[in-house]
Amino acid sequence: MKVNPEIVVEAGLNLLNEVGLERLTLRRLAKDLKIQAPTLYWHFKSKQELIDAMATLVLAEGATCLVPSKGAREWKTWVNAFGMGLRQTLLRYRDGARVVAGSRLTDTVYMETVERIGSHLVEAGFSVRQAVVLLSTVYTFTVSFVIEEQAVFPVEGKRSPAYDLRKRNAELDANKFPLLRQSGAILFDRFEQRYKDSLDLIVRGASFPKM
Amino acid sequence: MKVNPEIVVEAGLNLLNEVGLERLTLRRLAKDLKIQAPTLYWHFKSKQELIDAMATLVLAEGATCLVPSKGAREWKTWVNAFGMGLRQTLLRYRDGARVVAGSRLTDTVYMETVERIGSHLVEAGFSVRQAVVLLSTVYTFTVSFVIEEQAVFPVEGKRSPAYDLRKRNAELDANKFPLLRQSGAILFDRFEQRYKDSLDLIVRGASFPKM
DNA sequence: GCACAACTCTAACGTCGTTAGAGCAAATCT
DNA sequence: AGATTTGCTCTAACGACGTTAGAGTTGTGC
Repeated sequence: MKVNPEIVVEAGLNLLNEVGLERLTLRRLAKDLKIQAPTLYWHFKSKQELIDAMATLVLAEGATCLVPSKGAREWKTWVNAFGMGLRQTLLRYRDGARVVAGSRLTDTVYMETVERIGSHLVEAGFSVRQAVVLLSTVYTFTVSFVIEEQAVFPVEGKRSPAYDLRKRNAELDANKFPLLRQSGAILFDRFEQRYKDSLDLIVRGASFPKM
Repeated sequence: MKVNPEIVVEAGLNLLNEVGLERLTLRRLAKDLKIQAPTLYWHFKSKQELIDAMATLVLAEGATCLVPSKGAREWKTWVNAFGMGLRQTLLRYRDGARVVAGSRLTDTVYMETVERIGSHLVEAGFSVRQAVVLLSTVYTFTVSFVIEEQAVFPVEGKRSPAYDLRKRNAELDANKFPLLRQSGAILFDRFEQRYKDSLDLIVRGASFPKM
């Protein structure tokens, strides 16, 4: 059976969801495709190039979710949609955030959306620099946030045993670290709520002029 | 010559600065220490555990830089010092941010500093949750920001050829992506300025109550 | 029916983290 | 002092990985 780059990328994302980035192996992927591993090099010149293509597809699939559904005009709505949508997009695949973080995009579907959001911000009165700083802050923060989130929940709803809250607190001296002990419940649980709070923080920061 | 964990970690960080995380190999590290690679397993039970120790040392070394020098009282000064100091700390070693991002700390020197900053915020009127959200936002953003920064400048001042601004712009259609073309100069140059702007954004966000 | 391109295969290389288990010196015990 | 244990090192090798070289195979256009 013949294979092409699109099929490989799709199989790659399926395998990613099954086993995670660490165990995503060319030999394993080849087996799923019923070919031999070196054959993949006909379609991609390196594993990294394949992963770049996977990352590109992840973002392209999510691109439509990054923009407010209706014809919202408020810039805050746009930035919020960008952040929330990006997080959802990354969460859709196991290790999605790590895949995207380490890759360079190979096409422009995702970029078109970002351009659109940016131009909306400029129309709303932001300077180009302000818009770029705001969006890059949201992007950078979100990717990193989801990397953490997916370390704690490798697959949605299933907490990794490495992040046991009670174990963590047992190791922290209650007298020395009263705040850090309380922070465990905030940092490693109810990620969506904390993400919203953080995103809000950033959006609020963009609402006020420098002082 | 005998070796102990501290010496190994120190040699690990030296090697990191020489060759970067990707080429940080147990065999290579062992050669520097004039021992054989498997001997390292007497001191650390895995490569990850060694890297955890390296990350812990990086943060411990930087811990003193995360707090304002004089007896500053303004909470903004504290958050700013945390962000700026953390960035400087991560920049001190090649791939420092990636090392820290993928690791779990093995001692509490760094945590003491964070506890101190947090308690200062609480004294300044923040709720515990607000303080944790603010500091975690700064931390998460900073680590991710520096990962990008170190991808562009693997060693300070030396730009990676993979991030050539002109090449990037040549690939971007000027009609389709007017903003993205301008953003290149903002995103991939003068990182310190952009970091300050982003940090400012976050701090400003924490200055105003929710609406 | 032949040439050429597109795609796949087998075989293997070099490197990596890691394990098993033997050696050996200094410290400790009897 | 001799025996034993502990701390640290070694050699040898395993299994897995990304990747390369180069030889088949299949299909298409002339």
